[in-house]
Amino acid sequence: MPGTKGYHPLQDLFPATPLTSTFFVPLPLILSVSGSETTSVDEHARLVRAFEAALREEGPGVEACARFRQVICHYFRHHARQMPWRETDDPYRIFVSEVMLQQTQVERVRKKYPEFIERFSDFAALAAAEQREVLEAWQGLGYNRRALALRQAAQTIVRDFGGKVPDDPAVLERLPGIGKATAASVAAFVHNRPTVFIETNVRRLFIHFFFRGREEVRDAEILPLVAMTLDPAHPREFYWAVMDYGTMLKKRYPNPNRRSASYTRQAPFEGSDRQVRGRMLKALLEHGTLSTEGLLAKGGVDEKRGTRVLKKLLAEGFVAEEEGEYRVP
DNA sequence: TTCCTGGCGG
DNA sequence: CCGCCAGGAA
Repeated sequence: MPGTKGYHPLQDLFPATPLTSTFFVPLPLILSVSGSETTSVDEHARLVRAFEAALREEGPGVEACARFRQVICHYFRHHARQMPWRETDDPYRIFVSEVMLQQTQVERVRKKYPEFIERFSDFAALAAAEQREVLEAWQGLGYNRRALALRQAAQTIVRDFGGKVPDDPAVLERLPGIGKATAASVAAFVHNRPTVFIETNVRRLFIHFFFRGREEVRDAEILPLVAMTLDPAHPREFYWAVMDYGTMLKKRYPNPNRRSASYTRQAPFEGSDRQVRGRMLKALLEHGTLSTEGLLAKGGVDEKRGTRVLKKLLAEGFVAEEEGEYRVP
């Protein structure tokens, strides 16, 4: 089949490779294996059983982690998702994808990402863009604050780092909009650094495999297992595999993340301040400038709530006021 | 630590 | 309806 260069039949690879070795191959990856699905499913089941046996006999140690790595690697070989930000080495494109993917599902990012990259083709272009332009391109992704932070991060990267994305998570964390998880994932996906981090897919996957029957699993319990499982020679592919397996798992089981100590439900969106906030900003982007009255009308909101939300939008720099008229700077 | 933040795919 | 490759302010 086409696009399978670099692929070695699993039968050849697994028995011959010691557990401590790495299993990932360079791109291009296997996206599907036609005609061998049954073999693939059987092999996957066999690998899961080997993992479970190791976990039963020796607990969550090096052996179980190595077996677990084989499970997700095997899955990834056969079911890797194709994404634009996985097919580039451009640090800018990967950085933008990481910010977009915070709290936003892949399918939604897929649709917005190409246009954004076309409109702002590198850090310099994004840094030089008007805030308004960036927010317009961001509409539909949600969490508009991230768009402002991304633009500011681009400015810092251009001004302080010569347009290069830092590879030290501690340095990345000082960029606006980049917290612990995103700093580590940027280091992993942009620079292929073997950072250890936890986000929702990592959490789901490790809770599902290593904490069966447990409740209130803490991230601190998961972290050492990630460190032991991570393929230090191929961090990027390792985390891609984790993301893809985690997404698949979600469709087949009740969300294991509900057994995480850090699991919380979001407040309802309908009728909330943030719904109003989104509407008001959107109205302002569509109309250019609006008066207080116009803004309240477009947001479909009473004066009390509208004024409160507007005050926060002003404080956060989304909106500027000039002689009673509001606009996006 | 807790609360707030968007919009929509599945 | 659930929850998304969380960050920052309070």
